[in-house]
Amino acid sequence: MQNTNGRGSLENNSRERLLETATELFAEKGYAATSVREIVERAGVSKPVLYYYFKSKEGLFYAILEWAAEVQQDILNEIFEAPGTVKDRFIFLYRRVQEGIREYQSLYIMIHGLIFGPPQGVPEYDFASYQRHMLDAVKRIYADGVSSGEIRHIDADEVAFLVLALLDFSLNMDVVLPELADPQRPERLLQLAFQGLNKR
Amino acid sequence: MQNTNGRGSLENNSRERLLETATELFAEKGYAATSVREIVERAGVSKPVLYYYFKSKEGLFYAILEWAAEVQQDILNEIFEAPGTVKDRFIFLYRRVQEGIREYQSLYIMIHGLIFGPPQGVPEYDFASYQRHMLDAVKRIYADGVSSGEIRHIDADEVAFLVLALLDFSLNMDVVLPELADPQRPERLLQLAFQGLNKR
DNA sequence: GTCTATACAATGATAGAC
DNA sequence: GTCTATCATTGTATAGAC
Repeated sequence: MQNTNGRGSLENNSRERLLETATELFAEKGYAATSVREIVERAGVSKPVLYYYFKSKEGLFYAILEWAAEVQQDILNEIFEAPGTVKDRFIFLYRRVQEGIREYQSLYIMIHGLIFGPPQGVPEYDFASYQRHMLDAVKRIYADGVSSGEIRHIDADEVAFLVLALLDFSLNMDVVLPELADPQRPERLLQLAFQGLNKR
Repeated sequence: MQNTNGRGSLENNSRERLLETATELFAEKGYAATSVREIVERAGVSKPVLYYYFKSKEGLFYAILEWAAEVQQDILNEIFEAPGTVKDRFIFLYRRVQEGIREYQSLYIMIHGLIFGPPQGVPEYDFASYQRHMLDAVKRIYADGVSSGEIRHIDADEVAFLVLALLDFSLNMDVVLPELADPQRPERLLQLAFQGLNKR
């Protein structure tokens, strides 16, 4: 009993294919610019299949968002358990997030587009929560470091913004200017931020 | 001879109103999700007026992009002429950009959405050029500071990424999480980056 | 330059057979 | 669960009068 999709198990079902295909298209072109016809064509199913599983284009959209929230939670839980100094843990956060993005590339691009791009006639949803969770994670790591006395005591919000800014901007630029893409950049920028730009 | 639009001169013409209205709508909802019907309705003109001045929805879109490129160039030219230390000039850049954004809010949000959001069935255009120009500006200021010996010699690309990351991320978050918005944040983050997070 | 009226393709969604 | 065929609506764009 073999299957043809190259993946491990027998999830050749239409529902999974629709989820993945729609995520790709929403990432590539955006929600409003993607038609259900395109989705079902690329997924190799007919239109009523989509409406059978998800009720509407919006329903499919929400199903993807739920999936994304789960993925983020799993990654953050891993990050919280990582040991080491604050800097070590920030670097682990960077690496783990980058790894997650490689694994769920379309999902990341789609969510990112929804957070920072225009609301494309998209239904109500608290997209900012993804960012809030990231800020909270950084603050939590930083708070641990302050209480253990290993790091300068600065406003936690400020540090969280700085640490996330370096990661987020680097990831953005990897997409916007691929010719400058560099997976090591976030760590180097963090190093720079720890040392400071001033002359010693 | 007075006019009713509150602005200085007699530019009550349909073309200007269409440009501004379309910019607002593209910023609010995105290109694909905005219909020409909505644009002309809010602008208070009829459909053929739009097609008369801009030939198509795309033509209107391109006209807005040209306008945006001019605005950015003007602001950057001002920034290049500002005097002071590198840090002074970075801060002036932050302030001048923030001022520009306040003045052309919809234009900024629209462009930003195009750079970082999904291509919403939008015609070909080198949106990344806006980011490239910003990076170049920061590098130029930094290079001046290095040659005058006032600042640590670090890879210019790295510094440019760091300086822009702080500004860009702060501006993003002002939009995404308005409850945390703070116009002073970019400067404080820059201060932090100059000093470094490490204990002295 | 600006209008009314309309052409015509594409959209999201469904009915009903299998 | 999945199909074919079709619906009502909305989309961009234009013709032709003024």
